[in-house]
Amino acid sequence: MRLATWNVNSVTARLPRLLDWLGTAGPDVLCLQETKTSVEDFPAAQLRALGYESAIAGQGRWNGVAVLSRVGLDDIVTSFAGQPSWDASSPQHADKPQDGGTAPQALFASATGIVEARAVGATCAGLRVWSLYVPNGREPSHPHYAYKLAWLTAYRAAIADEVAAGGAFVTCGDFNIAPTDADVWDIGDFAGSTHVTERERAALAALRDLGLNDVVPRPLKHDTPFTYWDYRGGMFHQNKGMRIDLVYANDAVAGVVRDAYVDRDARKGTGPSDHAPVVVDLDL
DNA sequence: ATGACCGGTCGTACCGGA
Repeated sequence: MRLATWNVNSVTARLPRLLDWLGTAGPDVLCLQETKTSVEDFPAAQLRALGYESAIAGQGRWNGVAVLSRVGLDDIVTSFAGQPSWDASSPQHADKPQDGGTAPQALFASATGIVEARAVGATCAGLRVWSLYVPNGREPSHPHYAYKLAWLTAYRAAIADEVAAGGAFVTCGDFNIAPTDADVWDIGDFAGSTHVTERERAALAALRDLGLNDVVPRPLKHDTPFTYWDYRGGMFHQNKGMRIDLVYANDAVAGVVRDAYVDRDARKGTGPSDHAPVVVDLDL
């Protein structure tokens, strides 16, 4: 089975490249993030023409995730139990002192907030798959950062039983966290920034403690398996990137990884996403 | 390549992205 994850930065803008990539890379299962479209406007028909079914969580202009599969798509869920909500119109509602004893989601309960389209789960040929778009965090002092941490804490609790059950399980997507200093081009440029803080990395470690393994892909060029390069400033050509698109697999999946790589070619040329796909071949 | 972003939107500036 070929599994892949790709933040496409608008499935509408990326549709020609996505369809082309599906034809050449031929993943059996593809997790998408930042589709940036409603469920109604998702290009399910074009994908179906290539043999892919779509499990979609969409909310319009922001976020949006999906799982595409050509090997079956069952038991679809478009959020997880206890998923925190977010109120974009007044994020200050979450700007409260952090209380370790308070349920994280309680900090984000809001009359006007919504559960964002950031997680979709589905079972594909016996493999339980999650596609995640973890909140960015913006700045460590911003309420969005507390939302990010709470979101990850709630997600861990939501999948604990699924992971413990021991069946083939993988959760992948744009985690918006670089697991180690080596996963950014220069840690010296990240003072005071999100994506590299101890608390974000601790949230990743807590996921691994459930029994998940970081499937680190091999780079196709350079010695860094970066998956994201900012559009600005020629960052891609200087290889100033980050590894923030992750594949976290339980032992049943990590033990059968034949190959894993970053398809940096998909970041080249005209009109790319700012992320490259991570491709994992499994002997399942 | 002697420079360097993109997508979406009740849009023609601004927000969000990381």
